[in-house]
Amino acid sequence: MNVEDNHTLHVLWKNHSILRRLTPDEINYLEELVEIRTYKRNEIIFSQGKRINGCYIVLSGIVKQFKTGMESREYIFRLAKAYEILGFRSVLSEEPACNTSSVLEDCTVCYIRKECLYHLVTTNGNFAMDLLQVACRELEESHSMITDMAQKSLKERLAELLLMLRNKFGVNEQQQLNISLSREDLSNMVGTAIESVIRLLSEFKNARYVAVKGRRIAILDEKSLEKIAYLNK
Amino acid sequence: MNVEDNHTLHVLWKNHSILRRLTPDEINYLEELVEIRTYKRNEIIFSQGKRINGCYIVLSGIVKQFKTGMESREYIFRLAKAYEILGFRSVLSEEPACNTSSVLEDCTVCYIRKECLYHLVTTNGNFAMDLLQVACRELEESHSMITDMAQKSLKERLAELLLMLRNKFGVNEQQQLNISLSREDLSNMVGTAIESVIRLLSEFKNARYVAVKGRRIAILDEKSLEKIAYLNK
DNA sequence: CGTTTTGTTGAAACATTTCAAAATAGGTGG
DNA sequence: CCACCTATTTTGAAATGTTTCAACAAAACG
Repeated sequence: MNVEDNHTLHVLWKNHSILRRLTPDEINYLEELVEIRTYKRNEIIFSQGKRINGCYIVLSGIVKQFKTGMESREYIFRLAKAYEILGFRSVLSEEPACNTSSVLEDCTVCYIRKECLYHLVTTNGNFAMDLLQVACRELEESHSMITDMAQKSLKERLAELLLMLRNKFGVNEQQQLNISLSREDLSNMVGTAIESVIRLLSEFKNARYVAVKGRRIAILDEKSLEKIAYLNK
Repeated sequence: MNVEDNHTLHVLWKNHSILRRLTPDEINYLEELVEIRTYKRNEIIFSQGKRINGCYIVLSGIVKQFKTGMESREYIFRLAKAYEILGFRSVLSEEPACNTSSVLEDCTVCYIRKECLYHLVTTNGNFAMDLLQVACRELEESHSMITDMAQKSLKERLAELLLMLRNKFGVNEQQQLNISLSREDLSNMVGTAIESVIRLLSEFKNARYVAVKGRRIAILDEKSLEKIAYLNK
């Protein structure tokens, strides 16, 4: 996973990215046209409402994608890490970006121009199928999220979020999540007020489900969190 | 829009369905393999958790798609009417259906087998692109719905729902919505308790934004509903 | 070091849910 | 067509979960 690699595309190609089923010829074709870009924490990759002319595959770092809703509150619906693709939706639908993508941890991305994406989708059925599957999986996740939002309490959603973070980003030797989020980001992921997240986190802390040291959160009792997140009431 | 038409596929082909960019040859190919099915109110087309071997294009009637969440409460995320496609997601991802589709108003559908869908996606780039766009649009809608759910009050969401129903299904001469939903269905669309929907509906009624006669709801004051749904607080 | 941002706590206000009870509507079979 | 039974809708009152506001503490930043 050496990002400095001169043949970045081949790294993507071999790994679990959307490019994995391209032909060698197509990889060579892309190689010419692709751009590698780097972004620092808090930089914005693209903004809600603005047109974008290409999509991005994350090579390293973490990107947060959010929609700005009422009273300019954010709702974060996704954290993207290496090998995940961003922005293809707005590119394909030819509509302005429907969300903002900003950098949570310094990152490198591979920028693929609109024309390339179009060309690949329309000429390589396998690629089209893979992209469709990505879209379908995201759609399924999204529907689960709405259902959760509609039916679960804040406590259940927060427990679920912590488990998701553990699952996606892993933990270090001290069981601390390998991702650092502000209380505000956490609240914008479960759709609540900052204060509510704080109160619930300290409730979990008192119950010894988690340990909290600033932004480092350790998952101590996964089983109990699962019981809260999935069993219910 | 004569559904009894012997050449149903040609109807779909000419209308705004996903089939509109197929070639004449492909339509002929499909013609052989497609099945027309009819369902009565409350019948289930496919169920969450069960495998499905094909997708469906609605020809007439209304289908509701919902996920069954905790304590077997439904969350209805979509009402599908003529020319809309159902179930392609689970077919393409080869996973069990992640939602249940049941019939709200007697309907006719065109059933397309898995193999056909695959064949079309992988051989016709335009079709793949159109399907991708459908998926992307649904994904975008879904993200907007979560954001609403996370950030809007029940009152705002109910106002928004009423406007959506008006927009999608239209109204008759008396401004009554051309769709009839139980209070329970309404509550399962905005993610709340039945009683809450009832109370808010009668609040809207007292404010003369709507008129309610059983399941027939008339939209009287669209502007005010819009103000509630979109402006806020 | 002071200034700004982020995190924490308490108390009151508010929106929504829950439970219970009653009213109404919708079938079904006699 | 009525009477009955069931499902749906409505209402009230109490309980709950969550938000809001305000004040303060702690951490991060330049």
